[in-house]
Amino acid sequence: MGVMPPAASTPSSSPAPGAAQSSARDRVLDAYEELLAEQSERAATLDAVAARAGVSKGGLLYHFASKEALASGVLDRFSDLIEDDIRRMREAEDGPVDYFLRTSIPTDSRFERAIVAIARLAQAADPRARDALASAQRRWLEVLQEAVGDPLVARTIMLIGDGMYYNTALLPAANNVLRDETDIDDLVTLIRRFAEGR
Amino acid sequence: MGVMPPAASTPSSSPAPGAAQSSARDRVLDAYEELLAEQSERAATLDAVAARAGVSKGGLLYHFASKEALASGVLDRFSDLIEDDIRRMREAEDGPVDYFLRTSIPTDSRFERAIVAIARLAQAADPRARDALASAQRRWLEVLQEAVGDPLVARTIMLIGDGMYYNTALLPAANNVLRDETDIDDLVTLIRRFAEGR
DNA sequence: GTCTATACATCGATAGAC
DNA sequence: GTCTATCGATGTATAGAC
Repeated sequence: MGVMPPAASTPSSSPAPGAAQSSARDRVLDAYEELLAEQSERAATLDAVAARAGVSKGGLLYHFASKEALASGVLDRFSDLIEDDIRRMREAEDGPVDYFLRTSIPTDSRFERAIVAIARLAQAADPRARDALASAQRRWLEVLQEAVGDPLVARTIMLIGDGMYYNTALLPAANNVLRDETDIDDLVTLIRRFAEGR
Repeated sequence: MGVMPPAASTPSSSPAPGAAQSSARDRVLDAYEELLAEQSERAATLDAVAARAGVSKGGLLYHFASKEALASGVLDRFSDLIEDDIRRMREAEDGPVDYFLRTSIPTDSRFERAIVAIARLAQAADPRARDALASAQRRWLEVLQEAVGDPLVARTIMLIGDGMYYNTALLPAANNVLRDETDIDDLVTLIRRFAEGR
């Protein structure tokens, strides 16, 4: 078979024990995700991604043979991230609801960047991106339901989280419905009372 | 000034009293909106829009000199629709909260189609589309706040509505968090109790 | 007001040198 | 594994006939 590009379906292939700086492959994936999340699906051209990753277009295409392969790359990384998040949600000190709401607020985490990037792909009618979002939502909903009991309350909390992401992805940053830490504290208190009082 | 295309900034120019069938200009706008909402921003090319509207590309470009003008067209129509919606929300028999939640659920209305279309433009990094969404949100929030009193409760209801639209726009239809009429009835009851019990 | 033909830019992807 | 050069397709927009 000779020399082949690393299979696109190899997620979490962490850098070799000694290698400090990230591989070109990872830098390309990061660049693509950043351009998607910070700008738009249209802005994330092969040229732009290559430039941001510091490689040539040919270099990029060695690692990812097509744009579809590039999308597969971010989707694969996402399935790892979502597993981590579900685990953390389950083990969260103040419970899954608290964790879910607090992590739905705009931040600059890798996780959020990945979600926004995938939301852009979903808007661009990529069926795999839509499925990935739908699947993540099912996972969250499951844990929420275990935590609060009532399915309708769980779904309502889910919608609130969805709303926050929607705002992050679509609106100018200054226009978020919830802004600061205090808002979240209050919201969490409100929802908790709401979840219990039913 | 001679023959000029009708100004793009002339919204609600309803069809002349006798004209039953819609003008080419309106059909083009509808086609663009439909392709945006039903497919994607990328799918809404001039060729595709012209074909769906039943005109040639040249014919389309007579009415809208550029893609930007096309976007202006749907944004202008949207400002009319949002005014109508706010008015209806204020006068709704069962109150603004009930109205807001029920109209946030996926339907096939012209209004929803416009919102999803503009959400697609916003995702494509069109600043005017983002502003239009942010502005609509402010209007809704204002009315919600008058209705429920508590600003945090109002914002929470807003987020629930946002979540519903996010699901409509991004997810495969079968995966909506809320599905049928019963869900909405229950949700409305739940939120009402929630809004009062604070 | 609507059409055809075409110019021009850009994007994804291939070929092949190093 | 990374580069340059280039091809082919597609998208926006213009020019000009009818």
